[in-house]
Amino acid sequence: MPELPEVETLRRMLDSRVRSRTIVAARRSRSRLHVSSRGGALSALVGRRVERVERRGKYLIFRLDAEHALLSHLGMSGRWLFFDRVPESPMLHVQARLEFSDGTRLWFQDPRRFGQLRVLVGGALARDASLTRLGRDPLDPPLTGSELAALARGVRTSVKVLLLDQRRIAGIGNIYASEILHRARVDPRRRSLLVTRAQWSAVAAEIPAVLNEAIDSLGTTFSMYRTLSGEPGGFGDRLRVYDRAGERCLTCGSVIRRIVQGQRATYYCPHCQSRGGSGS
DNA sequence: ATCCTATCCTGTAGGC
DNA sequence: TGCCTACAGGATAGGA
Repeated sequence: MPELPEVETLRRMLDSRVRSRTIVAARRSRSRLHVSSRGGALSALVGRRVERVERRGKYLIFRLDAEHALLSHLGMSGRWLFFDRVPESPMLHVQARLEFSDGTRLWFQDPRRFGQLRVLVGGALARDASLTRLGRDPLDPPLTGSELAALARGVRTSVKVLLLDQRRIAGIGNIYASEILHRARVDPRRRSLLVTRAQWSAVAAEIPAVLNEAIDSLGTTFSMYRTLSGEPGGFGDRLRVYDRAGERCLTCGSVIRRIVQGQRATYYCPHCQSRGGSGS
């Protein structure tokens, strides 16, 4: 579900909601959260104050004090939800519950349990393999064409698969990869080795453009994603190709295609995103 | 090293 | 209506 814009939206809302709040209770509600066992017990959070909430790629980091942090990844279906009091109707798939000293609550819900939640103590945050593996954030500072070309050097996979590689650029997921390539008019099947300098520049320019536009809309709600307050994101209306197979391209009227690359769906316009097409 | 595949899990949409 | 299958925004281990 969540890519950089959704995670950044959550980060901003979480930061304004829970910064400076002190955790008085922290419990896992389910023993088997994916990859969760690598971290310490949630009870280590009790009595600590949230200093700020950060993001790296698609990961959220709740900074507590110099020694303690809570690392969270939403996987495909994770949500953070904030409540002034315990909700009246029971909720399914709540994996963890935090309570603050003023009675407010922060719950982590994750039906598919691909999400991650772990408490990192001491140097564990700096050493965490899933964070050290990450490539650079495409927004800060905005990625440039020459940088992207350098990142792609020696890569033999398609440009779509490259954009999803978190070790090179951290934060782009399946929806925005298709959207970025459509706006840049680059064929997603194109081998990275064969992408021209001008095309890398076009892709690099669209990456921050699309991601920032999506952040402004509070992300894309395809089905599961919700903001901290439970609202859907607004970028779904702005999608030009994702999940639009069989529909018309808004630019040229051609029929949008769906293909599979690396076991994931890719959507593209065969006319706008072809070498000789109206693209570059 | 790099690439590719299978896998983790539940919910939902669509065909029959 | 119900049953069945395919698919879903992700990361990662392990084999080639």
